[in-house]
Amino acid sequence: MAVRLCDVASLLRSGSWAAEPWTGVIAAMETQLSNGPTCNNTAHGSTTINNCSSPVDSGNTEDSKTNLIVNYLPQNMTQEELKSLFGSIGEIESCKLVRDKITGQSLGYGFVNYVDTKDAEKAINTLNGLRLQTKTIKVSYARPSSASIRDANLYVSGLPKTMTQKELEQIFSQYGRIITSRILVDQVTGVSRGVGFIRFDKRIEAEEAIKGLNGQKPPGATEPITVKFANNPSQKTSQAVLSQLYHSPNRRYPAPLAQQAQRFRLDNLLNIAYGVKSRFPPMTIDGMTSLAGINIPGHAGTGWCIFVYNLAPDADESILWQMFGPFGAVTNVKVIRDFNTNKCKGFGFVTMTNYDEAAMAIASLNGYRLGDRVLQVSFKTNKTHKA
DNA sequence: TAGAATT
Repeated sequence: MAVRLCDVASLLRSGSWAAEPWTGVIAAMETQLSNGPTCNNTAHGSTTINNCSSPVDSGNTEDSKTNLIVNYLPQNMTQEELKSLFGSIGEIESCKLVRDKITGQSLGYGFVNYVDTKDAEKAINTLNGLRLQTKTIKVSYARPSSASIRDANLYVSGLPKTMTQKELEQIFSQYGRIITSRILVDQVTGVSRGVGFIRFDKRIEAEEAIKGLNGQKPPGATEPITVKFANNPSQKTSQAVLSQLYHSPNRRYPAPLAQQAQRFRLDNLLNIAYGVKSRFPPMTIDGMTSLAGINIPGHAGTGWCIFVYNLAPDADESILWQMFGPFGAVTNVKVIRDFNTNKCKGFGFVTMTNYDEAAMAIASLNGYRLGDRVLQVSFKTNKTHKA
């Protein structure tokens, strides 16, 4: 049930088009919708073989049962979006996206503290494994913060290419409780690259594992493995950014060009696939809507509002996150409910940040069969609910 | 020989 991510955003980024690039998204989404959250996680240049380490079990009954840590968030996801996503489960006491202190960049993880322990448990059961863009998020109980759990991540190299994640864990588990493990694999072939990571619960456990395993040969292996503390990726990011700011002030804004190229490619794709031209020049949509009085379907000033029709009475926000999240940045979802019965009135709204991603979601999800219903998905018009 | 896991 591997979900090889063929999502549209990553295809746009790579420029490698299939005839129908969104079929991968739909296939992955259907796997998720029918079987619950998945546990595969794809990152730049590497794939996690397995990342399922029973998030409901915090390993300590003394821990807080309301405070969650959320890992593998998309780089561009904001704290507000995090709050919106987890707020769809229940009342949130506090929510924080952790950012690099220097650059302000998201470090890809955050914390959500619920008022009610039941909502925290529901969030784990509902949102752990949710696909958002190229990521599969992990939701688990946060351990009490302390110095003893910091810097407990190990980098392991020289692993036999045949070694599985389970075998890797078996070797290291004698030194303490493993929080996460991963073996990096080649994106194309899926073959192990012979390197991986082991995160222990405690720093001291990691230290003991280095002492016991660095330079040792695993059972049946011909070469010894190297075990050392992993570098901190956030430090690398800071250094890279600062270096770039210092050395090349004229290259500080590379993103818009990439986005422009991406928009043209999407526009071409929609033209090829549907024989339609975008109604608005892709380059100027954002600028146009900043002008007062100009009215573009679906555009609410802070994003693109999408109308989703023919939802079932028991539909909730999580289904909208699951359907639209894989296509790109979603800032808000809302199911419209009857005031008295609290049942869905058959429709809802999704707000997405980027036109391209919203357009691809609509093109892919309009006509999508959800249960025994066929959904109608379009940009919101001004006749209906204001999101 | 390189992941955004403790606010």
